[in-house]
Amino acid sequence: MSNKHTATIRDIAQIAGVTPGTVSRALNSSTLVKEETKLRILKIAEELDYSPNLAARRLSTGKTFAIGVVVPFFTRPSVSARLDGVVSILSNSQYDLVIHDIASPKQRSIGFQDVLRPERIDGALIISMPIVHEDIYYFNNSKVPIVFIDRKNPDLTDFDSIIIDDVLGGYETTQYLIKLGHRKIGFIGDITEELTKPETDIKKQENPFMFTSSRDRYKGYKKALSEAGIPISPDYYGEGQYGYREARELAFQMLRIDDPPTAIFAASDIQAFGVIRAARRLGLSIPEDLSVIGFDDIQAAELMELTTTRQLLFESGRKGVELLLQAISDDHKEHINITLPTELIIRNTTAPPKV
Amino acid sequence: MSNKHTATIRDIAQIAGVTPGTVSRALNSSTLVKEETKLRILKIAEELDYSPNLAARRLSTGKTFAIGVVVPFFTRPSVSARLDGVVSILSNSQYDLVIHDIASPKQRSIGFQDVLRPERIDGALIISMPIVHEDIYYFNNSKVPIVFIDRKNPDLTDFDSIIIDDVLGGYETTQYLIKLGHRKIGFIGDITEELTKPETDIKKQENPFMFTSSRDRYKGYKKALSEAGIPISPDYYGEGQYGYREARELAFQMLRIDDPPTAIFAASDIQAFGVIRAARRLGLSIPEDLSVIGFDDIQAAELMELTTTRQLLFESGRKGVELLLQAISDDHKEHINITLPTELIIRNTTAPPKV
DNA sequence: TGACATAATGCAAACGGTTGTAATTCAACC
DNA sequence: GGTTGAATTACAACCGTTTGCATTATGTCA
Repeated sequence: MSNKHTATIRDIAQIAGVTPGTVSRALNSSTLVKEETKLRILKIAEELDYSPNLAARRLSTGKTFAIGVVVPFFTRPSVSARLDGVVSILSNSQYDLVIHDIASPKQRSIGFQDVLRPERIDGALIISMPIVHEDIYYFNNSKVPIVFIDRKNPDLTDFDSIIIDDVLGGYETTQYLIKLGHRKIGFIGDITEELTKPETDIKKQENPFMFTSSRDRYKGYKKALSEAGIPISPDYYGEGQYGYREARELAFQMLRIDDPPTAIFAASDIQAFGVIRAARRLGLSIPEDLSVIGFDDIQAAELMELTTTRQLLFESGRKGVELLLQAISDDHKEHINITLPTELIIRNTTAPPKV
Repeated sequence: MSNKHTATIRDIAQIAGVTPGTVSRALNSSTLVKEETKLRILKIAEELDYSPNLAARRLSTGKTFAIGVVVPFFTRPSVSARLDGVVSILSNSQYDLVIHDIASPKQRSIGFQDVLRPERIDGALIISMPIVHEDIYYFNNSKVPIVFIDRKNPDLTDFDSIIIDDVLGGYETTQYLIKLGHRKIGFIGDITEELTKPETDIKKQENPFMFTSSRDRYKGYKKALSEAGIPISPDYYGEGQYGYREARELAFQMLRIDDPPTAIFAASDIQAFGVIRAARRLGLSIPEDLSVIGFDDIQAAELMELTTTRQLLFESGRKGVELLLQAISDDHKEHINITLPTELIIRNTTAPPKV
């Protein structure tokens, strides 16, 4: 039923009575080949169930027809929603999507320099990755175009990127709670990740902060409070590792102080879920006793009926990869930074405070 | 700072004063090269920041060093949890992971024959894909090894696969509800997907059912009820498209009949969330008025405190890719079907029925 | 010390495409 | 009918590795 080896361009050439070069041109719909022979070749290719050997084409053209996507844990719903947008575009293109999950610090150190190579990919999409100073060296020296989605470092404006205005988002989210009548508003966010890399201690000094979205959202929070004349209390601030459980414990503590907040703004939906859990454990009902608001609007937010500030996750992936494909074809052009809008989605975890 | 082109094996050879062949052997830690020269070559390679050109290596060896993963919507939490397991293994190997999202029927028709090619991948992992009869033709003719994770079709025992015993899972899940004292137990599951492919109507006749996990879990449900002497009522059965909203509507209807169930077994966690939502909307409190139990134990299940039957999603990905790597190296061997265990996880959405 | 086994390296073909350039065909025109 | 230029096609090098085989260097033993 099947031949020993898959058909090559030479097999087709022999049958068609032409040379491999002509077959190649015919297959790539070059105008340099007569319509008649092109059809003949195409027909033979079809019959032979021919499909071009990617490795050979890659070697020959110097293009890889692959784009690399670097993500941290892609089980995070926000990350996988972004990936979904990337896939939606890429599955209709000739590009392969190769995934690199750089989660552990060990992978990370060899990660970027290993991935950003023209022998491997034509372009890279870096999604929601915390970036340390020494990474930037590799980015600057990258031979392939890079697009950042949810860029975590303000120093990287030299690259294309898709971001949101986290400060504004945090500001508007907090404003909504204030408008509801809350004045005791807690904030629970995630800490700057400390990647332990002893050999770069010095470099780290230059860039001591790895800016996270959480931090920016907190800035917006403070701005909103200030404008409303509400003092900012350290008692109403909780910071820990990213995650459901961590946020739960932080909220648990915050809700047990003497004068607990009547509303909590969590830096992400996942963390908001932790807050909800803690509140329930303390017998508080939501939203009557405590308003909770998140950020992202991941799928589960709808399930939990969580009020949250939506960001266009899917869209960010779509736009990001479009930018990248463009950067791959155009040689030189200006770098583009697209800021996607956010939107408040009101569900059932927020209400005016009890009087 | 950087050379015009990335260093090749020839550059190294020239500097080291040897031939490319020797460099190749040195780099691949062949024993055929003297320790001394090997070290010298390695050092030069390091200095030149050499990294092998994958395309060339692929063309030369005939191996692609890539494995293809075919998934439907990978935003589904259960799918992405499985993928996570795959990645955990692959990121420590020399294999690239290329993702193919075959969701729409259009992509599907060209999908498998396009993907399962030795020029593209060394092996394929097919995860949670509904399979129609005509797909099987491509699987049987595949030149690359295939491993199914969460295989959806009983005809595919000729391939390696990682599955769970859905009948048993459904059985035990239902048994738990019975043990709690429930006798009015509803089931909400998802329907056999109808892939509209007019040209294959005839073939479809031969295999009219596309078996889904949901169906098997329902079998287990029926078995448990029968053994307990509980009659099976069509009023307590709901079937619709997979999804949160669909399940919510089904549950909404089921809970409004004259003698509604006191417990509902949903075929997946996502669907269980829909049931919970419907119950809340009807003013029923959980678990007092209604017990709800799911299946899968996705991350959100913990957040929702959902009682559910856990399957080892991450593990399925891990084991699946291990099987595949093995199949790629061993030429011939028996096909392996691994059945992973399930486990009841009791949280807060189940309780004895009110008396 | 010469013969011989063995270790180390060189040589060159192959993998399957692409593409610049040369060669051929063909039609049109004078 | 020969000339010319455009349209086709052939030719051959090249992309960067790997690998079987030939060759040379090294060491062993009688």
